[in-house]
Amino acid sequence: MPRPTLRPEAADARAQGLHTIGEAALASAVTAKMIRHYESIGLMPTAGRTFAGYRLYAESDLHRLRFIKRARTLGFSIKEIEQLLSLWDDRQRASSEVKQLALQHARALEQKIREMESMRATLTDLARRCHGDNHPECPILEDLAGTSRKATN
Amino acid sequence: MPRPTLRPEAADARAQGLHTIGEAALASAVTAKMIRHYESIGLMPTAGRTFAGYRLYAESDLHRLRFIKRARTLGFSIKEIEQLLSLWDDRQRASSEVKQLALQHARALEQKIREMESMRATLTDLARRCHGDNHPECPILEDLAGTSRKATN
DNA sequence: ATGAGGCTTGCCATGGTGGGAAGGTCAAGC
DNA sequence: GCTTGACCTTCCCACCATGGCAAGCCTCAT
Repeated sequence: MPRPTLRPEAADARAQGLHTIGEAALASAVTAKMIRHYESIGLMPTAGRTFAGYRLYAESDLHRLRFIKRARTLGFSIKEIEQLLSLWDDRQRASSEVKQLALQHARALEQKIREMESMRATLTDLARRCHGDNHPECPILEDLAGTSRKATN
Repeated sequence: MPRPTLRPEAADARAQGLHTIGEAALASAVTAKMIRHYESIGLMPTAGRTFAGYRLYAESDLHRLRFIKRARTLGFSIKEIEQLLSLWDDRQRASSEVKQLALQHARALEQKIREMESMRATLTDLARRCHGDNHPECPILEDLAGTSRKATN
């Protein structure tokens, strides 16, 4: 998403309601570092610059950053966010695609959750069966070593 | 954990019950790639070699690899596995430290699970409220964009 | 002796984020 | 006008765990 590189002076930029990267970071809860990163991978449009080379951000850019932040918080990957953003950019989009993406991601989360829940259950079970005193016998190490008779999963 | 570099001929190695990296990979379900990696980061001892430079593994190495594999499957990080292994190596270890590590990891998993569960709940709720038809209005995009009145979390 | 398949090292990639160095810029105070 | 400190720039490196590829040996069975 290329965009004409503006080169106003800093004072002009302020007058036009444009923001520096630091202000954009504060306003979006995305670090300046990550904003530059998102630009470099094409998730954010090429930012306009002042004569001195400072990046400039308009309100629409801040919206976009907040969108990204929220989606990351919900665990969407960058690739998924690309898709979500293109659907967002497309005013004529059909909501079915968005719903598709959301449900697909929810299913992936569910899968991960189940795996981790299984790990957690095994661990708490092993810990429960471990005295935790100064004696060396320990079902946890026995399980890891494969020397225990009854494995937990 | 350095170890004297053996340099037997291949035939001798077989006779001594030693295994190549490929065999070790099969026996432990750890890829040859990762076995080398674990050696490079000190998680596995420096492997003995044949004259030709092939790595050689004894049964005890296979045990160690299986231990690592099982611990990874349970979601322990490499650093945690280092600790578990040193406790395992220490025949005089107290089981309380192991239990400590296991419970700590279980708690970390629980935390992660809760986060992901929250994401999943938000997503399914948004998806439920999204028609998923050809109309453009979509609570999911509205949430991401921050334009919806009632946020879900 | 030839070929298949295993082994070696080394480099690159992933994803998302942080850290830091070296240098330019801006604004405020003196 | 000059200094100072806060901000900005680019570039490179690191994490963690894993996979892939390539070029070049080695071994073994035919």
